[in-house]
Amino acid sequence: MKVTLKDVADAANLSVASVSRILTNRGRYSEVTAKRVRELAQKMGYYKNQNAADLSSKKSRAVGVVVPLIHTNFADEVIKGLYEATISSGYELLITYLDENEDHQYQVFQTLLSRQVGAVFMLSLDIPSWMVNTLLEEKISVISLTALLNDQVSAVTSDESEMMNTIIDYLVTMGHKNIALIGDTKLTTIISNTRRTNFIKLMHAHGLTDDNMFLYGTDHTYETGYNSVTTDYDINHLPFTAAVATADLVGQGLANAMLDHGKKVPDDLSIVTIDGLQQTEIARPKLTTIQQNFPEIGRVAMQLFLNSDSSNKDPQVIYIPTELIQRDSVLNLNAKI
Amino acid sequence: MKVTLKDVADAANLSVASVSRILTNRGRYSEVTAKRVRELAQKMGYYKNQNAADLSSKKSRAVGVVVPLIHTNFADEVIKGLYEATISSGYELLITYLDENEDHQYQVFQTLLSRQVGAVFMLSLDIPSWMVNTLLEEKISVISLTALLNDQVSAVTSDESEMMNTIIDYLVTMGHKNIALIGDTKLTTIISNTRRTNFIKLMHAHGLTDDNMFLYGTDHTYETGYNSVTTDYDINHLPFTAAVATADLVGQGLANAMLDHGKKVPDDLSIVTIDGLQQTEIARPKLTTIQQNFPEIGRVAMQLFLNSDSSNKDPQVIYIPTELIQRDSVLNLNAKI
DNA sequence: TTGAAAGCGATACCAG
DNA sequence: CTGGTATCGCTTTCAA
Repeated sequence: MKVTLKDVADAANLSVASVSRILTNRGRYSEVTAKRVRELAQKMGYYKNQNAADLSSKKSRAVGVVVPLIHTNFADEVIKGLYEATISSGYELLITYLDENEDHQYQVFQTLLSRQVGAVFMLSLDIPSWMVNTLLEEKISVISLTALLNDQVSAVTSDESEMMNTIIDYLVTMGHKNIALIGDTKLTTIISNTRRTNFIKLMHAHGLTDDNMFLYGTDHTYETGYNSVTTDYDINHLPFTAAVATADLVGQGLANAMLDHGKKVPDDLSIVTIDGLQQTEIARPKLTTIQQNFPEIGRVAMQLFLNSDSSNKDPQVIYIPTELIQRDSVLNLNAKI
Repeated sequence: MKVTLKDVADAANLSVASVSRILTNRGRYSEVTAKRVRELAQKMGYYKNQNAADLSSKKSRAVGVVVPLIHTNFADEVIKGLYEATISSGYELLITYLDENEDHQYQVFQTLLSRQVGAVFMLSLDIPSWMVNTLLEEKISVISLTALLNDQVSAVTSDESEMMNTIIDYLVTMGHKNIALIGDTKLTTIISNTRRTNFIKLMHAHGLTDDNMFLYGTDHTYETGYNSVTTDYDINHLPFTAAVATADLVGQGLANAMLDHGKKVPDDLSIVTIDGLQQTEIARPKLTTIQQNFPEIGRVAMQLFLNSDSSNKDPQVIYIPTELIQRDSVLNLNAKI
């Protein structure tokens, strides 16, 4: 049978109350007995039943993380950041995956609620809004990572507009005019819509017209990148000289498609990817990218939550700086003779 | 305030006992009232406090998953399998990450224990043995994934010996004699040691001697692959014609190092990687690999656990088939004129 | 079929 | 500084 608080108390000839106080470092007790109790607990192999503790104290040190089952592995980076912040604060991470199935979503959501998590970190993509609303009603902090959900939830993310601006600015400086946005450009999810909108807006801001813009794809996959130039556009007469990939993998697909068809990157097509994971460095040619600081996003998000009880309660948005990393996938058209 | 069982019971003019029975589909009750209660609970926004439920019933539907913080992303694949099996069985996954820090390990371990998990799935690599032992003492099933830990714990994994045999067999058939094992070849962890030992044993079994073998590296990183041929060996006079990479990333590093130095793959070096994730298909040249079925490992592991109460209790080892996928990174020496 | 009541293991308030 | 005890929300006999 499992060792309980009472067992330790009996063995120590103390009350459960005292032992509890000692083991949680709360309230008053003498260091002498405390030492004795701690050793005893250790020796007896006692460990707290967190379920009971949470039930009794009506709080929980657990926070939930919702990760899309199909993610572009930037999730791992974010989780690393969360892990760091979490482990040093004594909180515990309840990571749940989410697919597109409604029933499953409901189940996951139930899990989170029924475990009394204090906060839920939503990792990008299409989190059902009924889920967010219910969480909010239950006074559970919802923090959106790598995406702005709506103005009721806090978010820690890269500045999408700035990112896109940096990219287009760079591309235009390099002499590009006809530019494509490839990857997830659909209108139905918040993040893809944001990117699409920003792309169009910023192209205009750079004096480019609709004729200079090209949009392709509805997801962040390798295949989308690959197929864009092999099926939808004529690879021998691409109407654009540069492409912005909404994820590293998309850019990789783009690059491979070119290579596989005897074309060269960046000579025949310049590519800039969004994300900047290890992959972009491993690719040949190395991919120019705007790198998001995912671990930092995780770390900051956790801190935001930890500090939230004390100070204000209003939803906040924190932007984590991104960095343009110039590598070998963008051609300088101006240098061309 | 949160809606509790009692609230629902009051609203329904029933006792908590009855409502509990209905909501958990246990015991006897009339379908008529059941329907009423279920609707009421739904409308009131009731959801079970799983902590209280677990505490009361002294069991838990949660299982833990321990993932090395630095993983070769095959972990995601395994988790997908686990998730599938878990979501359809009503269990809940408690995913925890683990780094090398002893204190953190202890903390993670505490989390798992204190949440009363029914089983812990250990994802490869160096899981501290004190952790395993304590878990076992607490009668918590420990199932090792993608690695054999010891004969006290069940395991679901690929057949390491068979994998290595397939690779060497293939390489020898293609005319290779001098072969290197590159990646994690250290003696101190179970999995790397297994691979190292199998490599040597199977090289011998193929009539090759120690002079034909080369070992390099102590981890599964890209850098290890890259550095092996650029620093430790003379890239212009490699003593081996083929290399077995202990992970895809290692193979990728190897390939890039060759490419970056004007060498060709497979002409100047043949490469076979172990794992076979998407990466090997994206690489150029595409990497020949022995592919492990990670999602299946996850699925089977969960099923193993689910069926374990009913039948026997002995530790079992289940091997999930692997597949050699021939792509473009191995040269056929025999075909050479 | 339904209800009363005894826990589950820990916390925290209130006395002593 | 220490102990008694109500309580957290739910499950589970045992009676009714």
